[in-house]
Amino acid sequence: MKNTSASTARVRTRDPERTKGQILEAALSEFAANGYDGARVHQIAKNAGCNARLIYHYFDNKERLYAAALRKIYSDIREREAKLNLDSLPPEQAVMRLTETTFDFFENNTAFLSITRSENLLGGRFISQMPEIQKMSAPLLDKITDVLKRGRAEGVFRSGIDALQLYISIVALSAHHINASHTLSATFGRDISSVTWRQERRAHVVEMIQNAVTLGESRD
Amino acid sequence: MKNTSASTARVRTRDPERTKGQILEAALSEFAANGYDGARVHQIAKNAGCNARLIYHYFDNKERLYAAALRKIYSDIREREAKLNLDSLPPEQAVMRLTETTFDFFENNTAFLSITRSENLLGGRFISQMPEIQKMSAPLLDKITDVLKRGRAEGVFRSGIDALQLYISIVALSAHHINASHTLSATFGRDISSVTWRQERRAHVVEMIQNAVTLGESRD
DNA sequence: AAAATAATTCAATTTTGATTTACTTGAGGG
DNA sequence: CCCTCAAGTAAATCAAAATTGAATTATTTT
Repeated sequence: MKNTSASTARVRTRDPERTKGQILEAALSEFAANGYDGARVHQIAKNAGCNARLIYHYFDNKERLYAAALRKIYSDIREREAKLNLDSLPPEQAVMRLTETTFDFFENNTAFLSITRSENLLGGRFISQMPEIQKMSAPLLDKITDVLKRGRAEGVFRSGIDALQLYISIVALSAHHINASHTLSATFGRDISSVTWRQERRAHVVEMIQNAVTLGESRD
Repeated sequence: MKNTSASTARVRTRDPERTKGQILEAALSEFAANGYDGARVHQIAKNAGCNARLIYHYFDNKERLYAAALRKIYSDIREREAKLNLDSLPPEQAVMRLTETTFDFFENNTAFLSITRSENLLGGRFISQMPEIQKMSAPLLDKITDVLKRGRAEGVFRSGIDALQLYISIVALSAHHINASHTLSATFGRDISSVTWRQERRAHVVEMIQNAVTLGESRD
């Protein structure tokens, strides 16, 4: 039901910040669920509980609304990664933690993958105009580079591992079964989204990353 | 009135098969480039060098045309995999070959990833109605299972590796940087599509899969 | 408390894109 | 040769969706 379901339901107290926030939230899930072209401005308005005209009032047009949503998901994920404090962990644990956190993040924040998928379909039209995103992401790569260096110095990691390659692999292994859950399920006749399958996947991914990074286990 | 006989009257010799094929080709690249919602029927017609009306003549509507394109890319990839003959190779080589072939396939057949991406965005609406695709894919999984079993028997592979997990990992590692090339490039400020980066990626992926499958190298 | 400003609504308008109608033309069988 | 049918074309239709105009209220300012 609506907020004030009685006949006097109309008294929408004015609150631009809240409205703006609600629009962005609604936009996020609409774009995530349907992609840019599939998203409907009116549906976003409906889910935000406001009039479609307001979207234009606050965000000018569909494109800028989408850009705002895109910016938001990136600031969300980088913020979360910043909290990881990889520096303070021993290298092996740091890598494990990054892997597990990334895996869990994608599982719990489906909007991120959905929207980046949409953005890639658009050929990166919007993200390529947002230099701030690259600025947000540089620190992460530095941290990973550092962890790898430490691990190598301690003699527990293989040499010659590139930080970007590793991070992309972590993301790839954690994301692909979500990105492609429908085609994979249909192709192999198994329910890729089931909880137990996902748990198995998690273990498999963590193990793979560990094997990729550490020296062979029977090594001293 | 509508007789265009002026200037260069187009003498399009009639050939239904060719026309149909051209439409499907054009549809494939239009859907790949823009996704289902982003694709334009008129653009497909234009690229096929025919009138838009013919698309309806041969394929009824946009949805069925898309379904035809989807079916085609899957039959293409399975056909290629069938040629691999994994059975006749020693286990380690079989896995390597599958990995390399998959990696190269995605790089050279961008339509596959683009269209499955689109299909996943649609929530698998079309692929879930195509049982034939699952039937095409079962043999591959059996073959991988067999390779893993042989490797374990020969004492070169780890135990407890699931064929589906492994295949999904191979695909994930080979596909993600292509699927997400635009967002990754923008995020990390590196050209993910450059030839040299892709070569490095290939080596990294092959090594990762090898480490995942074989026992630690310093093991006897 | 009136004026100014910003938020919000309702109802167009405009655009776009899939689909259809109505027609023309080529090719093959009788 | 002509008749028929499928192949092909041009242009209209129709519906969905984005966007906007103009009026209406709430909030803030003076």
